[in-house]
Amino acid sequence: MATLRDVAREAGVSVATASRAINGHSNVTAPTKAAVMAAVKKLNFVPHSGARSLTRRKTDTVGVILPDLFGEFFSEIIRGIDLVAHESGMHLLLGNMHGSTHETAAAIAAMRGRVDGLLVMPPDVKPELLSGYLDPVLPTVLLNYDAGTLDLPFVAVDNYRGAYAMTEALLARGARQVVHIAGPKHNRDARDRQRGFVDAMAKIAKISNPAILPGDFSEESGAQAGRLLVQGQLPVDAVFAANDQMAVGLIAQLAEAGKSVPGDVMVAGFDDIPLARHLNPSLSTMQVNIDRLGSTAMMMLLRILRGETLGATSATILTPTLIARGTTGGAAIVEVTGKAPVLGAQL
Amino acid sequence: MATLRDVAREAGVSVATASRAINGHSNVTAPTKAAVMAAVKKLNFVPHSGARSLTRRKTDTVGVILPDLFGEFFSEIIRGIDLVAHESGMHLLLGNMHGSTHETAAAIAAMRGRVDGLLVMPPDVKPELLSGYLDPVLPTVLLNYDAGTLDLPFVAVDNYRGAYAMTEALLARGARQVVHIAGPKHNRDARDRQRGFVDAMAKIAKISNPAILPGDFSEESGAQAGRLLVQGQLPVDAVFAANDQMAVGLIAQLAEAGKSVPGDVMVAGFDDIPLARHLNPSLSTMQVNIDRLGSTAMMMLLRILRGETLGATSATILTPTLIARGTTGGAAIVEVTGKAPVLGAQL
DNA sequence: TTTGTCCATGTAACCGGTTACGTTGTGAAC
DNA sequence: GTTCACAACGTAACCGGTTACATGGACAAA
Repeated sequence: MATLRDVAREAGVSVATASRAINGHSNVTAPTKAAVMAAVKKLNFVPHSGARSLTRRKTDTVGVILPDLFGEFFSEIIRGIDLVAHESGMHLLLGNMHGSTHETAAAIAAMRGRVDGLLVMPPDVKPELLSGYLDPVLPTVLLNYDAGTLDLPFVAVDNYRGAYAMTEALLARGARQVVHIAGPKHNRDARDRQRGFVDAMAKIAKISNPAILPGDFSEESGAQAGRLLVQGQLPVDAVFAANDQMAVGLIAQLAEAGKSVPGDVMVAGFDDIPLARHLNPSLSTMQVNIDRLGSTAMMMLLRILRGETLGATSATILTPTLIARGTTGGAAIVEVTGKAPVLGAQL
Repeated sequence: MATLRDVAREAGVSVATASRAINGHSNVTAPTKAAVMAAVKKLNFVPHSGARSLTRRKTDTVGVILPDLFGEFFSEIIRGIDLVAHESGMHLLLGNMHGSTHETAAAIAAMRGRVDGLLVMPPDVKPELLSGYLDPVLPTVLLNYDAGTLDLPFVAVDNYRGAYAMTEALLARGARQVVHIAGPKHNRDARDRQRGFVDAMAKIAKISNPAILPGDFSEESGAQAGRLLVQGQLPVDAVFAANDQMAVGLIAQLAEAGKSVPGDVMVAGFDDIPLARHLNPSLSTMQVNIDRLGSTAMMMLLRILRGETLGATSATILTPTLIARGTTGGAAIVEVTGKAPVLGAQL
């Protein structure tokens, strides 16, 4: 591995001049700079990032800590982040907290000293704990997490309003016995969605104790709710699942029991996973622009790293869009327009 | 930020002793070690990774360079890699070559000096070019890329054999006029799958010039092929699409034209994307364990980094599994068993 | 007591960049 | 011709760890 001294010797200059030439400082004559660059090319020199980060006191790297995400979410968030990071010459160091709170602390600790800033998405971690894990000196932006009392910048999806809107839409279509399939108990998204549902039911339909079935975001938990519903104990004319996965499991069970969707019961989900528009009937849902979640957060982090103050934008909230499809009677046929972007080559 | 000298001062020892204590060297007495550790905790000390990598000449980081992948593939590969990397205390630095060959070179160059090894998946890059980009000193394992003449270790999916097997299955079910929808021209996976199809048609059905329609792995290109086929110019009783996405687009077009699947025409795909089993009828396809692709490659890289020689395992080939479903008459109804693992919390 | 061994610990020289500061040389101003 | 300003470049001191080598003390063997 060639070092800067090698380059300097090759070009017949001092290390200082070589360094200045390489970093594009102004006080280097054109011929000297050319000589240095030639040496760089000849020796195939690449500056040692560790040595650089020692003196510059920055690493040009941001840490990204995500939980175990379902396929689409993971790749879309990364894509959004990478898009912005790439433009600014930043690198992405990946960390995964595999669900557990303990792992989160470990992942964050492992990043220290390796990154200039952090993007963290801690869906299941309590705010009090989180602030203990985070390094106050390290600029951090939270993904999909309303910091609340912590005054950390974040970008989040308005789950509450999304759920409220979806419930409102179901009621507008004539549903009265709307059942909600909830997500994991300690998941913030799930809780916010449930709150939105409950509030909408109370305010719009004046129903104060709507039926809520337990779930965990998995397809199977949706199917379980479905099996329970087809027994007919619980009056129901619409189901709002806290995410699309559960809606999928639910619909399959309803179909098996001979229930018609949306005829007997309307169904709605949340997230707009790719599968949603391919179901038959297609699934009504709330669409979230996941990549924007990532890119927005990354842009915020970059601004912090540049020393800017975020002000009001330090809390950015993305509003999901209602997509009315077949399962709420919106459209009878599977969409095939290929509206979802095709993301290039695959395996 | 506390440095090692701060820790040493706090603990009343020299930097050398502090360093040894922290790194668990044997020649440090228990009380001294305890004192150092106390200081570490008190000052909240984290070793500067850059400084460390300078002397140790390693970064404990591996670079992962992937193309723009479709959601599932991306996250599953990363998951597989991360699983193994995490166990060995390795970090993952992400790089993306956004399709272009030029970006690939840039991504690889950007990694130099920051990583101990590289995992690269270059589906569209020619071998000759690739070897020029790669640093011969930097241990590299290729993902899903048969290095061929280059003697680089790799782990790949046996696209050829997979396609052969699928074609064979279609023929076994009585198909004769099998049409292939190809993937992108310069994509190796696509080319191998096409070869497998052509060879199977020649050897088994003695058909030497089977019909091949162009495609680019996108749903829309599958739909286009579908529109062409329903015009009836081309005799067809089965279609083998080079990936599931195209099969999805195709099926939608066939359905719109009133063609019955598998009655009028059987359909098969490749990849087993999550959507495949949810279609109605469900899509027959070749299943690839994407996460194993990642974990296997990472394990190979770790072995190289440990100085082991790979020998015969330096070329690992994963064979895909045939999944017969509804579109080839295998099963009439959508599967709902939730066999696909649920990957934890989502947005 | 002396000598030698061994172990815990300290000193200082690295690793490979960056940059403050010093040196040199040129041209302009006097 | 002298002085000064300024630009180009070199020297060396950092950054924060690691580790070869040196030191010193304890203990055993002589």
